[in-house]
Amino acid sequence: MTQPIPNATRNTRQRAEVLALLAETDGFRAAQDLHQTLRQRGVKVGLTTIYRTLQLLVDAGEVDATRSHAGEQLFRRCSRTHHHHLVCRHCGRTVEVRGPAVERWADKVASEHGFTDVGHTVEIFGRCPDCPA
Amino acid sequence: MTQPIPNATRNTRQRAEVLALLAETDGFRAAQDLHQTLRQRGVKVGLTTIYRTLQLLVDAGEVDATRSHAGEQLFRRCSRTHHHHLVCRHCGRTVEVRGPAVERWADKVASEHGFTDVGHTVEIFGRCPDCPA
DNA sequence: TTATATGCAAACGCTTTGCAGTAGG
DNA sequence: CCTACTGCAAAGCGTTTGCATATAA
Repeated sequence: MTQPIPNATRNTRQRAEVLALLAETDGFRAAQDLHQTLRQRGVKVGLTTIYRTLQLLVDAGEVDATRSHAGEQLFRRCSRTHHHHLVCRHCGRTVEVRGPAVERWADKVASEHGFTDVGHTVEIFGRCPDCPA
Repeated sequence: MTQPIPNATRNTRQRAEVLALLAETDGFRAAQDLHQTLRQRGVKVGLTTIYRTLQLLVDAGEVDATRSHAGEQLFRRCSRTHHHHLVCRHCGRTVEVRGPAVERWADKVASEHGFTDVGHTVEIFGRCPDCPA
């Protein structure tokens, strides 16, 4: 199974489900998305509980959170190999890109300022070749 | 004065005001923030109009948009020297950082994929020195 | 047993939309 | 004059909160 949530005083079925689902996934996922997936699998978990569990995980540093372009909050388990996105401003097309240089730069900048437990998000946007001006 | 909005068919007082305010500012600003500033200056512009004008500017490629950690949409005039943020996950403290290396990397990655009119956002997060685990 | 977790429903904050009135060209 | 723009009010959408109920320990 998965690890219990560090700060949790009780380990419930619902929390285990959320944690297990996050463990399956590499990238960022929206809370509502996680909820829907669990429902589809017949797992009964309230949306509220998912939000609360995710918040707990973020506070515990187990999960990183960002915002999607559309405004949803996105969550991902920490310490996964991750990628960034190159997004077309016009058609929304998305390309996954990797950048070891940025990862290193981010860690360096953060530690220069005394920050620890460092994560980062990068998004590059522009006009893709299929969307002429 | 400022340039008219490229796609606009009419140039109104309200649009000029929004554009002028954006021109004054270097960083990202929330729509509501722009609205409040204009109201404080005695300029009468509806919040709706601000949102619609900003959307127009984004479509025209005059303005870049991101999301704040809190979920607000943030806007900034393009082609400004800009910085990125190093944010403490716990207390919210923010440090402005600059990274020529990232700027170059982003442009390179984008052009390798045929993207033009490239912009990017970067956010580094972690635990700041004043927030011990 | 009892404090914590759950889940519904209602509240919230930001953003978008419908529509009648206003004004640029 | 005519169509685009404005702005209010209301709807939309993701997220959070209040509160009664269920449950882990």
